[in-house]
Amino acid sequence: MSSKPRDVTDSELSVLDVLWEQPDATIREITEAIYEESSPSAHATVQKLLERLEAKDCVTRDRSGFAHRFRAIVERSELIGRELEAVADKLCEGSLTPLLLHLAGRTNLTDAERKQLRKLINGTK
Amino acid sequence: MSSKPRDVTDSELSVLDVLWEQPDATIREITEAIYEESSPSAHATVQKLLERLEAKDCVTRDRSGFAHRFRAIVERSELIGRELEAVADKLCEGSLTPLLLHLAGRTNLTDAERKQLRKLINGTK
DNA sequence: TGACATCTCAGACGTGTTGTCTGATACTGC
DNA sequence: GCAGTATCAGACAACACGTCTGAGATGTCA
Repeated sequence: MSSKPRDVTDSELSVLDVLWEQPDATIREITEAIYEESSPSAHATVQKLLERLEAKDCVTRDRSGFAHRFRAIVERSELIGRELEAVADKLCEGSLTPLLLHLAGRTNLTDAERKQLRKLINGTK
Repeated sequence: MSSKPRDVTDSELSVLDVLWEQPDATIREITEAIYEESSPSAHATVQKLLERLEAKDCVTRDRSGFAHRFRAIVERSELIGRELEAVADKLCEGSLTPLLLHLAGRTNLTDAERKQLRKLINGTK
């Protein structure tokens, strides 16, 4: 009965972007990757974003060293799945099928993607 | 360069649900459909929700009568499209294809839906 | 005409989220 | 010890959201 899993913010996502590229990064490394220069306040901002991402079960923290090291524990595809489920819950009574049909009519696919898609469809039999 | 079109709230959506069922409804009618009883404050709440939906270009208002009449100017499927685009912008650099592939692997389809989907895929050639 | 119901509109309010920033405190290495 | 860097706690403004109150306009009906 936990409350609705809160959604990842754009700023939080930029932190995750760095962690996906560079696992076990420190706050300083993440800050430099995002803000170019690492002012004290930018550093603190990233700290706060990481704190919130930890609360949202998106990153873990290795506290063994002086500077903590962070690691993403969600994949981008998992976030995509979460967001799609949120859309389905909100607008389609939880069913993903309408989303799939909606997208199928509006997406331009390459031949390779079309092939892959047909395979996926048949795989869910 | 208009600011990011903000997204429709759950409460706002419940108002839209009524308007999709019952076009040209008044605030009172909408309030009774949502809250059963129509207290002054519930009435005012719905008024505010409609005001915000109007600002979000989701409803129009007919001011000719004493009590204004409201009408939805977005379909549910359009909202689905907006939300999917938002997810794509946030997580897939704007491309809908990853969403489609993601859903295709996680959705249970009936034979009829599978058939419809194949048709849609081939139609986007 | 006057009383009353109902409408719209403007705005206040409490709460929660988000991004930013400051200050206190602890640890590291020279 | 000291300078540099770390964490941590918390303040802060801005905003969105749902709710609610009050003022004033407009309708109905005796």
